[in-house]
Amino acid sequence: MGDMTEIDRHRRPGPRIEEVARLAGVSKSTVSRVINGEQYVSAKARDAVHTAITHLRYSPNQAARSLAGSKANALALIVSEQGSRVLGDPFFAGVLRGVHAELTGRRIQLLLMLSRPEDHDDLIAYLASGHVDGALLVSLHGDDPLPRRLQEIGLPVVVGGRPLAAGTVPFVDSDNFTGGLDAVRHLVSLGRTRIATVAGPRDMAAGLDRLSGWRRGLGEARLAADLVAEADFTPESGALAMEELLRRAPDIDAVFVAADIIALGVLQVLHARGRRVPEDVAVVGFDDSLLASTATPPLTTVRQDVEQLGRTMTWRLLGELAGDSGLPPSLLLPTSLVRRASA
Amino acid sequence: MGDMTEIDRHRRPGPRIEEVARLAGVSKSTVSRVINGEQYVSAKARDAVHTAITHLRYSPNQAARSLAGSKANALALIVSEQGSRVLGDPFFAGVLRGVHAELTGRRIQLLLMLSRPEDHDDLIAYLASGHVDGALLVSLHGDDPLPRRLQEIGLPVVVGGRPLAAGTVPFVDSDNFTGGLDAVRHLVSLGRTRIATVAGPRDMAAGLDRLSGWRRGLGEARLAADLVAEADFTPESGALAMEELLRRAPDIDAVFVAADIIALGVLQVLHARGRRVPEDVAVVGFDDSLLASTATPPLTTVRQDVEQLGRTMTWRLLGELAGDSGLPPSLLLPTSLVRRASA
DNA sequence: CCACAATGTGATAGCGCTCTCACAAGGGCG
DNA sequence: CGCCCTTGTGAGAGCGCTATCACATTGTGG
Repeated sequence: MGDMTEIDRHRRPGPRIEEVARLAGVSKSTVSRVINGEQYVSAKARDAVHTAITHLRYSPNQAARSLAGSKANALALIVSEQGSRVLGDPFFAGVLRGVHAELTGRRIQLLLMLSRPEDHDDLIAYLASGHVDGALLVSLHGDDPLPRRLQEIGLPVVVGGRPLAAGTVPFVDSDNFTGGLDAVRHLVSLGRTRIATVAGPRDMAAGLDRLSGWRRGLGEARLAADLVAEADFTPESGALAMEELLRRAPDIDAVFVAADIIALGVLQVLHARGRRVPEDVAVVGFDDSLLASTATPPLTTVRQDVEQLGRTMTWRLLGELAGDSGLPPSLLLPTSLVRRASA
Repeated sequence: MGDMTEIDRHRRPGPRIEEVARLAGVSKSTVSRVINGEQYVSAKARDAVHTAITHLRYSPNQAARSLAGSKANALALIVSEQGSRVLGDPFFAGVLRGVHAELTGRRIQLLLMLSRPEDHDDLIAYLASGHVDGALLVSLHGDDPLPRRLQEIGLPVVVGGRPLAAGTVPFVDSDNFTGGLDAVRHLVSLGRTRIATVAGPRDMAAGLDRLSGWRRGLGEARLAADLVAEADFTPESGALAMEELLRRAPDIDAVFVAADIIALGVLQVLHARGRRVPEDVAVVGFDDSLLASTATPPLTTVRQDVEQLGRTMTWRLLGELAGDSGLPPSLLLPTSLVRRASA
């Protein structure tokens, strides 16, 4: 916190729209039209303006644009921070990259906002004042009311990862269910019959959906779906979960793990207990993060394209802002199995 | 890229400053003074305004503030993206968290901007127009001219991590030299005499400084500083480097590795070659990232506080913006050795 | 050949603030 | 007791754009 440090400066940023207009021999209006890509501008005028702009290195003042246009030309990327380790997550990094890629070339800024649940009120007050045109939410836990509250204040929102709270909030997610299903089908095709899972936390849909996929896969193969242990996104908890599974069922011959990072702990325990991977126990992870290829042995895993997730979220949000109708309320992105040594 | 999607909306964000003034029974001017924490406001007026603000849930329009005040109330966090894996880096995550923590409570927004060298011109044009009041730069490589160019356009800048290009750009960095030195001192105190290093890439000061620290440590102990191999920030390159070191000097009994993630590959090779860690070869990493504690064996490593780095960068930048004199041009943050099993 | 649309352009009124200025009301000092 | 300085307050002029309107200039069908 600390005291309110005041930013205090008197800069005279480059040229104004006025000067561009003068140099191009047109009016401010026409320059504005060119900048905003409106129709009804002659090719001649457009060229003149463009030339003037590059000549003067003109860049329109966003504050003025926002004020006059009553739109912010900015999106918020809101990270619901709890464990605060979200940011270091490759998931987040990928999403961020995707969002950025989709924003490149449009004059839309990305405001990064971290918010713990106890700060939600401040956040909402801020966003309610029209400082951004829309919000992208990631790493929601449990049934966080934030997306719904943002919708209530009329702010377009897209959530990354299916929110647990059923509702009408548009979201984009990887097809975690099918991913889990494919993982199990693969294990079954390998002849495994005692297939456990280390599931993700129950307060995130990704965990639940992957678990459901696993269940379905076992059902298809008429195998018992009784071996479930839970872990959060750390190797340590993965190790604990694997210990528990081995205790409950020493005859395990395969494990579907809900995340690569959890699988790291699983592999560790398997190694320590003298189980060979994949000979004795096959392991399939999820994410296809960097960890997967560098694990020992390299991890067979379900790949999700997180960058695409970010792009799609942004696309969906921009579509809504542009007034497109017929946008799918929510989207599921395909996953694919990446075969490596562990299964 | 794609076409310019236009954000188009007509929202009527809550109350204006006018209404606050009316409710508080004062003028706009006074409300503005209260909001900006200026002096010469009576306690009575101040209270009335605060009451009105909370009552109306008023949040000032940033665009208007920026426009009228000729300051943006925003900082840019610029990530010089090359491998584009920076974002997933726990280093970046920590810095981001620190920056955010330092910004909390001030009305200053954080704009996230990724920029590849070929986009620098656009970036500079944008920033030159006064859209932000200052910039934080991270993950600079080589002698990237970006910081200097930003300085030239009059934008206050603080760089995270010492830039290679010697110059007058203020930076904040961990004391990588002392970190490396401490690592070697520790290895020496363990009785190791054949101490190699897997250095970081030569285009980043962090790599060079840690290497220098290693050299100094060996010098102090009158040991030969001949065993240097280089790696970038991947386990694979670490593995390669370790292979090379073992080939050149099979009698190695210790390695200082410039980053935990590189050490992962080093450990892998050591294991594969039948060297026990730490019995045969002691290993010290750098960063104290999550990887360090979950490695096998858990990694002794030099901890750097990246969150503090982010806070300090922001503090330094805000200080400059506030016109503080006597700010240190640059700062080095202390590192500390974290002892675990590997050395 | 004229009515009327489609196209192209400029003038200008704000957008919601901050900042400067003017001014009123005390308080200390010679 | 008049003077200035400090403290407190309000009126109003922009900040640099976009949006709206008015108007000129084509094209087009009856």
